[in-house]
Amino acid sequence: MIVTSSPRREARAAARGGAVPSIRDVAAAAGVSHQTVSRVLNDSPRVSSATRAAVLAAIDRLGFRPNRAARALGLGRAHGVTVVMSDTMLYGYASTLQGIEEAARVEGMAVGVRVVESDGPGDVKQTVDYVSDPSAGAVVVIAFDPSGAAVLEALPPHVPAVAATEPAAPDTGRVAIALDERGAAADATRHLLGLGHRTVHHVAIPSEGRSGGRHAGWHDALRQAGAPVPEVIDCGWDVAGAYEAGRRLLAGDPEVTAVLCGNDDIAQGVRRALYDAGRDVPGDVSIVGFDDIPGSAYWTPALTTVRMDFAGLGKACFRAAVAELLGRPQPTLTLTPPRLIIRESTAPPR
Amino acid sequence: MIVTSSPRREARAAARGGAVPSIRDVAAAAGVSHQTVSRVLNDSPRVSSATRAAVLAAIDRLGFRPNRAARALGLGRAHGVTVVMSDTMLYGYASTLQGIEEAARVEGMAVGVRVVESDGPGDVKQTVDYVSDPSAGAVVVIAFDPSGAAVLEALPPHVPAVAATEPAAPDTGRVAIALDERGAAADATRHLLGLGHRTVHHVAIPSEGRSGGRHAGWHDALRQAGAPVPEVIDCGWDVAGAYEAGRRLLAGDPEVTAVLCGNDDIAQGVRRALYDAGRDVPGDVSIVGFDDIPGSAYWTPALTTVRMDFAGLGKACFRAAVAELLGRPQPTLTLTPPRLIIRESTAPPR
DNA sequence: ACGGCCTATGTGACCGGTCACATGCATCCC
DNA sequence: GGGATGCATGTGACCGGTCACATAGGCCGT
Repeated sequence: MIVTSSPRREARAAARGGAVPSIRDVAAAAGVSHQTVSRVLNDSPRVSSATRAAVLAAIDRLGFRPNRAARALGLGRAHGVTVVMSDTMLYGYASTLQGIEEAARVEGMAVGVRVVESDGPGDVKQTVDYVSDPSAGAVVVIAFDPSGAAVLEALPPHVPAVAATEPAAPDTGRVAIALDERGAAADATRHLLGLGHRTVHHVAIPSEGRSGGRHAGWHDALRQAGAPVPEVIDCGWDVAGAYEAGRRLLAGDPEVTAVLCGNDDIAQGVRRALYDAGRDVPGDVSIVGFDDIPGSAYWTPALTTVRMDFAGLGKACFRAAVAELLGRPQPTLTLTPPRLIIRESTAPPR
Repeated sequence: MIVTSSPRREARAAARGGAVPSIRDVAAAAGVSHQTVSRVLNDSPRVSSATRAAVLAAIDRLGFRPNRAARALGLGRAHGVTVVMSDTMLYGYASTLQGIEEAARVEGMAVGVRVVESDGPGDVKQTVDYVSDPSAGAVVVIAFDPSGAAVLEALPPHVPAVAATEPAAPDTGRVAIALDERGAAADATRHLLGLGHRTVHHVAIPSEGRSGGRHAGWHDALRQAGAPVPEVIDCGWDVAGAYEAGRRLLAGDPEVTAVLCGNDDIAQGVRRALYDAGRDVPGDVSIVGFDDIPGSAYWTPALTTVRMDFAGLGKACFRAAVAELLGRPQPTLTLTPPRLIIRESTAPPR
């Protein structure tokens, strides 16, 4: 391991010594002014092709890379994106982040990450402060849950931001992009009803307001079919909580034959609770998950679930965020709609 | 003292939709110079407590937040961390990122993410360019795999960086932090041998060099016990590949009774392959995973696996990266060692 | 031929912090 | 008492980009 005595000094010295060339070094090498180099960097049309070629050659020769911090400072705001999310591990969040990162990387833009703890409201304020800094660039709030929504609401109007939300999220005056979870949940519920189940229970993830997304779609389908609407079982994000929820579900209604789970992790916990209670899936109880996490096709039984294009959502959010950042009109987006993937965990009731 | 503020700047600030105060505004409000404000911000001891209080009051009153881009520009390098990783979804990577982010957030530092595609070497160069920019701050390379290692090697010496690696990664002259995967794999293998299995097969993830980490520990334990060393089955990161690997495993040696899987996702695929071949787990075949991903305790059967403290690894990497960034001596770290969690997927052979 | 206009390019200020150095004043030691 | 020392603080340059505005030609119309 090597510990340098003063990297700060070195960075400066290196910059002065020419190891890290600046726009002015390039200008000198190309025999033009620094402003012309800046124009070339920004694809300004007001540069003759001969000059442009000379500048590009100098850039290449010196190995020049524009300094993002200086750019952000001069521009007033960074040309990048910061993602605000309450969790980096959950599939939906991680997957959306992946989509954003990939789209940003293609454009050569920086991506920052900021987690907002769902616990205290104090963290919401800190997060808002954090992304209010111009070097955060545009902000994408993954607002699948209350703390994300709180950040979105508390964000000063002058911060360019968009949200990946639930379909029924309250209007904050921001661009909000959502997958059709409601329709997908209705599809999944109809699939179960169509198999002959009298009704479908629902174990809900915390993200859901009572009126939005997965919960609403489930409710829609039951009402539309005239099926009884059982009480919703709430649980947290973790599988342990889902296991407990599964036990509560069985305790509350031993007659249960079909369950729509808020996501695949929930399905995993519920499935184990059913197993421990001696119920076969799908023989005794059918379960449907949500998200199609990797591996759900290899469970025993393989999980019937709803495939969600979170990566596509992330990509769309990135584009929208950049449009906000640059003050351009919002692009028209096409999202891959969620799709029910029928596998082994659903069957007609016994 | 008189502080003149340029009308243009005011216009800009107004256009931006809210007066964003700068260090000079704070200075004027507190009746001190901008440099004194800077000293307060950086906890310089050379400020009298009365002045400090006045400045802090002004900061609070104006709602001042230092501009990270300006700071990075003046300092020569950003006071933040960029994480380079080849995947954001895999548990080990995502978990390490989470640890880094949390530690950074506590310190109020920015976190950036950069994915390096494992496909082409072109992306390695682009990634190196990206993090060479001073505004990337310090770099943490999650080098669990070849492309991460390639980035680490290609990184110019003047970029402050540390690596989260495999234990046996080649020395790059950088600070490298690793969990004891080798010892843990040996423990897991011994657990299986101790149950009475004649030998243990291994389905390996791509990350592993033949001489490092999980593979090496498995090999150690087999040799030490004088057990035969079966051929390693290689597979990719995804569960589908693991399923295929499981089938190959069975085809190659129908007598298999114990399998150490490269990680829990692999275990999932292998378990399904065993299931489809009519083998009971753990009745016919015992399997051990690696990582203890959330939910593995709720599989059927619950998975015996090795719990890895990736979040702790991330935290340690963050601290080491900051030490590199500031030119401070490396802190001494204590990592939670991996631990074998025995659950239902392992049992004595029939 | 000359003013007007457009294009290509240059000049200097500016963004908001930090750095290096200067200054004012109190303390201290011989 | 005077110079050396130390502390609290101020001044101006600087980081590397961008912005606003100036300027030098070329082409045009009258």
